[in-house]
Amino acid sequence: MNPASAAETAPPSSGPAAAKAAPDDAAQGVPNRGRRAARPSGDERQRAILVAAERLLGEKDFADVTIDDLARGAGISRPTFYFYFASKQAVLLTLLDQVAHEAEKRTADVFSDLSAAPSAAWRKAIEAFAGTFAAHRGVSVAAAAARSSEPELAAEWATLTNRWIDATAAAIGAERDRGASPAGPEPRLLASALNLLNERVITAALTGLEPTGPALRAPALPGAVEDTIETLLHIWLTSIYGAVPADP
Amino acid sequence: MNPASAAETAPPSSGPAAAKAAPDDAAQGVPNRGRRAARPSGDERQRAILVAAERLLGEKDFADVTIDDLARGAGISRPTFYFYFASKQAVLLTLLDQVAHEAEKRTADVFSDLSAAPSAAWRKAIEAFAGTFAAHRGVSVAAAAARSSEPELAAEWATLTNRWIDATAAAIGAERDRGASPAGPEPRLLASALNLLNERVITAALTGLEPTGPALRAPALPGAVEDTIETLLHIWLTSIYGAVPADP
DNA sequence: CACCCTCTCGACAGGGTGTTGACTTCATCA
DNA sequence: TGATGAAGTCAACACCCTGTCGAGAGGGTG
Repeated sequence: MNPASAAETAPPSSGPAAAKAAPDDAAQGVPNRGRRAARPSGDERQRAILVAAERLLGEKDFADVTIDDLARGAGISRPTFYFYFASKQAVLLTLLDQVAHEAEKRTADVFSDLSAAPSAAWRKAIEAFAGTFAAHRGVSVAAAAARSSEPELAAEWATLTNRWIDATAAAIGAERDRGASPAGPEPRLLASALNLLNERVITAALTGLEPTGPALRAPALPGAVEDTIETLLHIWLTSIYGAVPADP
Repeated sequence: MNPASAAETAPPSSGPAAAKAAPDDAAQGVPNRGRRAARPSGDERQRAILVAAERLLGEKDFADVTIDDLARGAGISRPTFYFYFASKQAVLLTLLDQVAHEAEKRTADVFSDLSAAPSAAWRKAIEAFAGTFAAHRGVSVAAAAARSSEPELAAEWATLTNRWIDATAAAIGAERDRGASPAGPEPRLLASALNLLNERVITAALTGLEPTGPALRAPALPGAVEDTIETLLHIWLTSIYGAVPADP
C-alpha cells in the first residue's frame, strides 16, 4: 500500500515498511520535478499533507485540526510532519499562497473593458473576487480566522488583498480621469473600503452563521447569492459613480 | 460539578431551551454568564476576572491569554477560575454582553432626526458604530477573532450586529417611504452589507494601528481616522440615496 | 563497500485545559 | 452553642497538543 496515494487510514504498524517496490513510478509521463524514489518522495508527502489539510478544512475549523490529523491524513507520523512544515500555520500559509497564485490569473484582465460597459465590468470584478473565495472556501475561511493570531498569515493575506485594492484604485482613478465618475474619496481609500466590504460579506456568506440578511439565511432559496452580489454591485457602482447629495 | 459549568457549558445535544437564566440577574439587562450570584466576595472576584480580562486583551491576543493569566490577574488560582466561568470564552462572552448593553444606549436615538439633516444623521450613526468598537477595542478585536471558532460567540456577535442592521434597514425603508431615497436593493440586504462594511473597516483600523492605546482617538496620522469615516459615510450616502447609472 | 543525505518515528519535555476531592469559612438555625 | 450545609478555594491529577531529539532505515554515489 502506498501511503502517499490514497491510503487514508494510516497503518500504525511501524514494522516493515510495506511500500517498498514501486520501481517504475518515474517512467510515466509526469516528470516529478526531477526527484523520484522507491518510497514516496518528499514532494509527494508534502503534497499529501496539503491535500489532507484542504480536505480537513472543509470538514472542521482550522483550530480543531491537529497536526496529528494532518500527519495521519498524509500517511505519516506526527514527527515526520515537522520534516515538511514547521507548523500548522505554515501549511495554511502554503495553501494561501496557492490561492493567491490562482487568484492572480483569475483577476488579471478584469478591468480591461471598463469604458465600454462599466457596470458589466465591475460585476465581473466582484464575481471574480467572490469566485476566488468560494473556490477555496475552507482555506479562505481558515485564513481569515487565523489571520488575527498569526502575523505571517496576516501579512500574506494583506498582500493578496492589496493586489485587488491596487487594481480597484487604478480603475477608479481611470474612470475619474475619463470623466465617467465624479470626484470623491481618495481612490485607494475607497478601493480599500469596497474590497474589505466584499471580503467581509463573502466570508460571512461562506461561513453561513452570520448576519447577512434574510436571503443568505436560507441558502436553499434560488438567487440568494445573486442577490448578495447584486447588493455589492449596487454599493460599488453608486459609491464610484454617484455623488453625495447635499443636506437640505 | 461546579454550579457555573453546569449552566454555561451547554452540550450541543442537550435541551434546546438551555439559556434559562438564573432568577437573580433581573437587576440588569446583561445576562449573567458566570456564576449565580450569591456572596459579595464572589461578585468581586467575578468582576476582578472581567477587569483582568479586559486589561489583558489590551495587551495581547485573546489566544495568548491563558486561564492562568486571568486567574492570577484576579488574585485566585486556576481551578478557582472555573468556579466563576466555564472557560476563557465564557469570559469574553460576558464582556461582549457588556459591550452590547452599552452599545444599545449609544445607538438608541441615532436615527431620530433623519429627515431634517440626513447626512449629519448617518454620520452620527457611523460614528456611534465606530465609537462603540473603539471604546472596547480589546473586546471587539478579540470577539471578532474568536467568533470563527466559537459558535456561542458568533451568535452573540450576530445578535449585536443584527440590532444595528435592523435599525439601519428601518431607516433606509423610512427614507424610501418619504421619497428621499430611490428604490434599490432590499433594505435589509443593503443594511447588512453596509454594517458588515463598517465592521470590517473599523476592525481593520483597530488591528492595523498600534497594539495598545486608544487607536481611534490618537492615530499615527492625524486625520487618518476622519478620512476613513468620511469614506464610509460616502459609501453609505451614495448607496442609500444614489441610483445605479445605466450602462451606455 | 563506505559514506552521506534524505527521510522516518519512538520517546520525551513542556505547557495548556478541565476535573476531583478534600479543605476552609461563614451564615443560619435548632 | 454547636451542628449543618452551602459557598468558596486550591493542590494534584489526567489528558491533549505541540515541538524536539536522537537513533536509526534506505537509496544514491564514489
